[in-house]
Amino acid sequence: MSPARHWLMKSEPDAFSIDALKHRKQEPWDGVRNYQARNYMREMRKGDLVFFYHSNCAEPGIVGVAEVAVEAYPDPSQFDPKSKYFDPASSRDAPRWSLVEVRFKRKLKRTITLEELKADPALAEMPLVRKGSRLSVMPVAATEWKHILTLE
DNA sequence: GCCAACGTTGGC
DNA sequence: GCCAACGTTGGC
Repeated sequence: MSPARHWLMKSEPDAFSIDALKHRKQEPWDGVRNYQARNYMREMRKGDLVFFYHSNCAEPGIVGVAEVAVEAYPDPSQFDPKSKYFDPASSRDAPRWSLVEVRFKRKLKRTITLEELKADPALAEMPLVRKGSRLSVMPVAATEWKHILTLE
């Protein structure tokens, strides 16, 4: 069994915010349609910790902590013609897209902003802060995880 | 709202 | 297999 890993997942607060996760407690992370992000989700193990990141909003940054509650399984929305995430190229025999379910842990005391994360030399290797990176699910090194929490 | 950067698609 | 066109992401 591999050791627990840490992750970061982006969400647009207008679509699904940390408060929405707090309210719903646990949620299937559907709609990921990028292979690299999907592959990372497939590596996630129950109990792994996740930074919840707000993207495409006034103050982008890390806003909370969640944990992996259910490991990867096929994302049902890919089979639903009425869903905006419908993928006609996917089939139930060979599902293309996966999701994990995440459970709310806590909100951070404050938003750790993208601006701060970018300015921090200890975090320069994170895909998050690299120019042009649009990856919405990424691993976070244990040292980065700890360092980010000291910023709270 | 703009637009740079990126990933995917499809013609050839 | 190349690459132009297109759609999307996400900071600003």
